Amino acid sequence: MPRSPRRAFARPATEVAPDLLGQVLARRLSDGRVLRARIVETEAYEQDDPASHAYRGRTPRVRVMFGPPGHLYVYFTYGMHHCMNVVTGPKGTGSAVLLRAAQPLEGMDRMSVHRGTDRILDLCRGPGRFAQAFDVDRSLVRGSEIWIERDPTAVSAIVRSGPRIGIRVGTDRPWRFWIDGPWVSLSRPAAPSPR
DNA sequence: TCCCCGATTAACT
DNA sequence: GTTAATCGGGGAG
Repeated sequence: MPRSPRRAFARPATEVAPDLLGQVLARRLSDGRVLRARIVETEAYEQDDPASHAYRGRTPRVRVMFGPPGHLYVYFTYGMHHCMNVVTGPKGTGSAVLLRAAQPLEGMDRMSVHRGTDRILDLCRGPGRFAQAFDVDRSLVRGSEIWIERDPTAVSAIVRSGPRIGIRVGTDRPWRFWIDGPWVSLSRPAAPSPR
């Protein structure tokens, strides 16, 4: 599958976030094994957005958000979790798209080791889980083998949107985007229909 | 330097 | 439904 070029992310996060749905995050591990997962849930964080880490300007932590688009901004939170973001907008703009959930496609056995569970549904369901499944933390630096692919055979799905999760401000902006299904965070496998 | 709290998760009742 | 785990960022002093 073709890699999405960096310029594909040189747009507002609110445009990139829904566009990323259905695209595939891929990573080559040090032993050559490749992990792949289809992105099904994202959130946009713009610079003039009180919920964004970039809202208070350029600090050491968020400097990569202000860098060139297409890079990965990884942050550490709650003392134990890492979250992955794709940097968006032109260089100098502090914006990014949080990768919240994905459908595992390839390398699930390895993801299970990283996650410490065999439950496929839980491998990449939630931003902390997604990053852990891909063994991504702040040691990932420029040049690491991680990229995004666009699957030309993918069928388009209906993109839903709503308020972002886990924030106290900026809740009026409906900048969470997802594709319905069991892989989205805060969802459980569909219960048997009563009919 | 101190202190609060977070773009979360898992394990509880 | 609630809450502990766990630590770095960044504002206040």
